[in-house]
Amino acid sequence: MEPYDHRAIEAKWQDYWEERETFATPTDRTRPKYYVLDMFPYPSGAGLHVGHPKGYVATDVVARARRMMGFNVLRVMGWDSFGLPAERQADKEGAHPRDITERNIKTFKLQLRRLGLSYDWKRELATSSPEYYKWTQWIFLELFKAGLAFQAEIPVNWCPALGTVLANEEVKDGRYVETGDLVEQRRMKQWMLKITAYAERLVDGLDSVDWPEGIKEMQRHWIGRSEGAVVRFAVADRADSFEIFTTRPDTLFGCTYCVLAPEHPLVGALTTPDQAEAVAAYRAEVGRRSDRDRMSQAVDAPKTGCFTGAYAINPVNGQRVPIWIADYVLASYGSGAVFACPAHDERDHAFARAFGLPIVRVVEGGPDVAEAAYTGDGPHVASAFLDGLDITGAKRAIITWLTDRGAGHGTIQYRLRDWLFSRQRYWGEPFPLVFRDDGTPVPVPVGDLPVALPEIAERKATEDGRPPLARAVAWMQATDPTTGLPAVRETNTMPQWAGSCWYYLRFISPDRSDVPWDREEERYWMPVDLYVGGAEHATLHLLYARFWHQVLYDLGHVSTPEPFQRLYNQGMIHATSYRDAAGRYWYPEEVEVRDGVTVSRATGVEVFPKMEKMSKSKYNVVNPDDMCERYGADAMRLYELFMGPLEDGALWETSGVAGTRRFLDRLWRLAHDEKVSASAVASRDLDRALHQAIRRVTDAVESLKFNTAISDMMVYVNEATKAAAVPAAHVDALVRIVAPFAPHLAEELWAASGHHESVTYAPWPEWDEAKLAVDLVTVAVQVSGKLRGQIDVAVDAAEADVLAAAKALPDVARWIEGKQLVREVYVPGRIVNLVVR
RNA sequence: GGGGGUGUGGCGGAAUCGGUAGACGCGCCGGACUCAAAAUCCGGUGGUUUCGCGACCUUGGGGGUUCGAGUCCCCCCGCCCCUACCA
Repeated sequence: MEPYDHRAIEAKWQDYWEERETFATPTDRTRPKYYVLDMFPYPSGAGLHVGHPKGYVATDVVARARRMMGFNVLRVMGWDSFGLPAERQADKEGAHPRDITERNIKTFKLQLRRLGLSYDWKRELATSSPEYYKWTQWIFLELFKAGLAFQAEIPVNWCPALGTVLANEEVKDGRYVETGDLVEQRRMKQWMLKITAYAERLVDGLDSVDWPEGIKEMQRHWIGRSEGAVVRFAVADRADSFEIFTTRPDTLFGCTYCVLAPEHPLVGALTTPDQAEAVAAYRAEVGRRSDRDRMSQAVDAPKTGCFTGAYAINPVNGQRVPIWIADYVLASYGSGAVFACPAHDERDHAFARAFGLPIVRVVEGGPDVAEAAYTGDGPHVASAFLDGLDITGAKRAIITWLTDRGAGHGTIQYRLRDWLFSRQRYWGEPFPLVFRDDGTPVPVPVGDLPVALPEIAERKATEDGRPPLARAVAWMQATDPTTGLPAVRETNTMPQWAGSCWYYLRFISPDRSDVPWDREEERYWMPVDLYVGGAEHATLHLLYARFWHQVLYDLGHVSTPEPFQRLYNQGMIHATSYRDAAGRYWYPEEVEVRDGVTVSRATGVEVFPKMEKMSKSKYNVVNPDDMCERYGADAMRLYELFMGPLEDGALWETSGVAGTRRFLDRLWRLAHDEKVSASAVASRDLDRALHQAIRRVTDAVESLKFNTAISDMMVYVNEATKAAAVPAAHVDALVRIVAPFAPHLAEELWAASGHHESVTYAPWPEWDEAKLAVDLVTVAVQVSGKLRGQIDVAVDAAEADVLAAAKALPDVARWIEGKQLVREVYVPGRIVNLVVR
């Protein structure tokens, strides 16, 4: 018998698949389809570590098994290749981001190829290619024409040192997280997408998809639908008024003051002269803190604020209440103003306590409202016509009252904000728009797309702070397609989220240059049946993509209301990192354990092991290429899924790969053993082990519980190894269920047993329910709930016989002797419990 | 503060309906092979106690329901992820 040489076998079959185009997407449309999709990666310079392929391996098993089950499978991979890191790397190396991106893609692709993933590489796409972003621009124009893209002057995070705008998540404590450069708020004209118009639909659509409840909940919270009322308060002694939003209009009679956001447009006008100085000082202080910093403060942070000197008239009772400004009221939510009812709102309560404002109870219940806000239900008091009603009744009554008098109305408010869609960077999609002299944006005709990214010498913002594309002076000069007059191009680019919003559609017909996707093919393949990726995309990518999809659906471009029918999040892989007291990280091979203490091998200084996310900077990454080299891609694939449930995080242990490798070695030996023959007859136990494994693996294709399915295959191989004879048909079925997990080895064994076609399209084995059945079962015998023995009985044995046999066991008789039997329980095939007193 | 998740041997994890807790793998221990080691193969492996048969304990902690609880109910504790004054 030849030894199992994983290097030769894996290289051989990877070449075979590539030459024969084994994984080309089938073209006949008579069979059922299965579209299984990985969240495509950003091709970073660091390459893959073993954490990345966990999801890819899982989807590969599903894809390969589904092919064998007779499905047409769409299994594809691409690159989310626009984005800032490539741009920064390019500046560092004096190269072009395109070249950096191409280089990184090449590395990623080689690493993925070594894992034997069954992608149809002819459908590969990259969001940064003009053939692709032509259609990203086209979708933007569809949004623009539908009135869902608009421009607004809004504050952005401007980093003067880098000459660029930064995303919110890149700024912390007023500094750029990577370099520590100061970031300031600057107002700039930005493109926005009206995602808020789809807020309701985005919430409702969640009910129709098969996603983890946690992710749905995160999206619901992000969208933040809340029902309430808008109420107009007049400013006393002035012609002005302002609107407030509240979810508790029933507590309006408990209003003792109002609060405007410091940025509220009315603040300047209504502040009285004697308060002007204090208000200006407070607003300046708040302005120094970014919105994000304000938000990141804990709820229990001390409340700050300032009285404006002005008063508002409470429309329900005509009372004059002071108007304050405070940063606990956010300008960007609702109308940027609230009425305060400190008796029944915790935030208002804290504020009232801090500034000595009155607290008036209007709902009965709870302890003294001078001590704490009461937010529970109860009969209303001191509320005129609301007295005696509960919250629901009072809300209904007050909204009717307000509506009748034109003082307010019921409404629904969303936390979701419109999507800031422009970036002042180079490496992104240019906007397909030109501006007339008067600033009117005009779409570039579809026939002229794509608007290609121009070449510029320096990819920095201009001296006067315009985006890098403003340096492409000639490129900027365009003509207005409607009038023929000169016009200038938009110099912002789209955010990285744009390309990933629709890539799953482009995979359907990536080669078509006349349409973004073929309509008939789209109807066949959509929706994505299984979408696997990290939970970190719960709110941004997955919400943006759903929004675009719903717009495309409304415009009649796609056939399904939701893009991703089933979503699954794979857990993150962690590894042990070692850090000394000074905070320096050490490589695992630099440390050792001496007398129970982990120390640096070289210096003897103590280091502290910790389980952390795999990261280059933490010196704890494990490279998949090393695993493929030492143990083989098949062993590595198995280990990735055997570690534990797919959705859980897990600690990487390279010794575990050695374990799955030993399993493959045993399988290899078994398949080559001469005890395997066409005439061999399997024992019932061996038969059952095989059919159990078939069943579990088949179920796992749906449930994604691969860890237990792999364990059942191990059980079979262990038993078959011990068996005297093994039928060839067993090995034949075994190889087929192993094939999705360890495809290279399976191909080799499949060929060795006389098959001339790839195992890829071999029929999936079926389990036989009869073979799973047992005729003799072991029944546990308990006395008063304690295990005292066990008996083997026929599955269909009569209860009386089983109980008699149980009582006859010496170890059981011992415990019931001299006692009174008060109850006898027999659960067929499982347990006997003899209760004594 | 809010939302979601989770807690089982030395470690990763099994346990379909409330029915023998610890499958499978890692690690460890013993044996075979070897001049020796590595690799490989075979066997053992929750804890305490016992020469042994066995007994007792054991699913984060405490209560409860039940003939029977890792699983159901109540209270408490720990850890992880997300979120952050959204009126």
